[in-house]
Amino acid sequence: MTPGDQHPDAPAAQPLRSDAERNRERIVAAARTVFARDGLNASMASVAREAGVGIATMFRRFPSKAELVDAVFIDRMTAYADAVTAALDDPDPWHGFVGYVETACAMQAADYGFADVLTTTFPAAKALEHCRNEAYEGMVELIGRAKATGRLREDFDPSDLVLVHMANAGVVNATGGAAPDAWRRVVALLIQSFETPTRGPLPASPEHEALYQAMLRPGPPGVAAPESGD
Amino acid sequence: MTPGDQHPDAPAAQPLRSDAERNRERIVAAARTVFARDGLNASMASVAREAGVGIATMFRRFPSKAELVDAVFIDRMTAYADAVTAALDDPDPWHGFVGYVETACAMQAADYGFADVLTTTFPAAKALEHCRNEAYEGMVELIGRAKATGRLREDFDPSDLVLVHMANAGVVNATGGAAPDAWRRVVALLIQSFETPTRGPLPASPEHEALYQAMLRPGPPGVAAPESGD
DNA sequence: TAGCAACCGGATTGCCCTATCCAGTTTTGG
DNA sequence: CCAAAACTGGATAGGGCAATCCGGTTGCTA
Repeated sequence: MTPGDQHPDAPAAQPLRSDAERNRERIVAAARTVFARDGLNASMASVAREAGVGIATMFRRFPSKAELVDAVFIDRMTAYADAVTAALDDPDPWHGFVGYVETACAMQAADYGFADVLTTTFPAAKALEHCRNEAYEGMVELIGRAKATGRLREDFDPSDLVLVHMANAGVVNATGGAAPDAWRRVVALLIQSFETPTRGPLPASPEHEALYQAMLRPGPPGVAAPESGD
Repeated sequence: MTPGDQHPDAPAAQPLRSDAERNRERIVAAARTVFARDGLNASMASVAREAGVGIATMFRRFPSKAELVDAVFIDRMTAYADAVTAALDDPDPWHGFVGYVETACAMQAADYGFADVLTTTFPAAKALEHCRNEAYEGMVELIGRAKATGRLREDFDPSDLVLVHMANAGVVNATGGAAPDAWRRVVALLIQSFETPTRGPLPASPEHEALYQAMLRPGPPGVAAPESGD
């Protein structure tokens, strides 16, 4: 790979041989399907099966699951970031905020894998994390504006959004296909709590560092980052 | 014990040989520890290891995980039911309701296994389900009274409690030991939404049947019931 | 079109889990 | 104290997953 520059999403670098590139795309497409259906717990092997490629091909192209996750969810994360942008464009910040939360949660409900992605952090997935951070910054801005209108409670913290996603993931994972809209009710309840007038104080938000640690959890989604990487 | 009657929790029936009974208790104790730490996903094998008994002994005593879950969590579930009773004794139903929700969620946070139990149903675990149903009935009563005071929103449905537990499980599972109190904030937000005056309508509750199906999910906790049994 | 590097994917290794079998051990009761 | 019944736990079969190895195949380029 040329030591120069390389876009996050441009394959660039060493152009793969045509058949390799074709397989790469088959894998990503298969992973999109499998992750959406089974969550990030899906095994690499099952993705390979779905893609119709050998296991080795899988690992050759994506030595760690984090890299596969990066490739698969970058577009979802982009859509997520776009939702923030759209919310910022709303003349009514509170309305934008509410719409954003609903949209983001709907994305979780529509894709089990993405639900995991939103509550987990993958230091190894560069493009993904970059996109997430961008979205996060927009969110902070959005929250600030919504507070300024006086409709979003003052003690709302950006980290609350993460908590909302965790709670939503819990509902979505538990209800699954059996009650596919149950999450809407919970999210609506949460949103109503976010609106002023505040009914009472809240327990403190978790420390940012603690929450980050929580999002690194190797547990459920089981996507251990490689040793450390660059 | 006379072969006639048998309490749900009395070993009764065919009194086990003393060493067998000892092992049974070791297994239950080990399972309590392991499930609390790892959730219901913990393998039977890991419980056997922790208990220091052979795998065969494990399966002889508890042919299915549901039976083990039944034995292990019956006391937690009893405590859960007691919390409802305590709440019903509160002269202020709304206060009782709030305290109950907080207590129940705290129990989830303190025991990953129980967190799973509260969002999953195990038809094979008789005593457990019996206890759960009892608690549920008390809850319906409690909710009715709380509504009567005018402080609990009219459109609150008993099934919302299940949703609360699912959401809470999501937060607890995601934050784990890293941010052990994060769930409190989410639960506080939900409770504030439950209090009147209502801020707006909510999406409909999931169908009871659908929610039951959701709680049967073979997925996460991975405790498939035996074929059918008695 | 020929040769070579890149690439493919099945086979394999190593680990963990569920579940059953059976030879050896322990408890119990006469 | 002895034998039968109850009980034990290692061994084992059968399945899944992560990850690596290697003989065969394919695309690329001269």
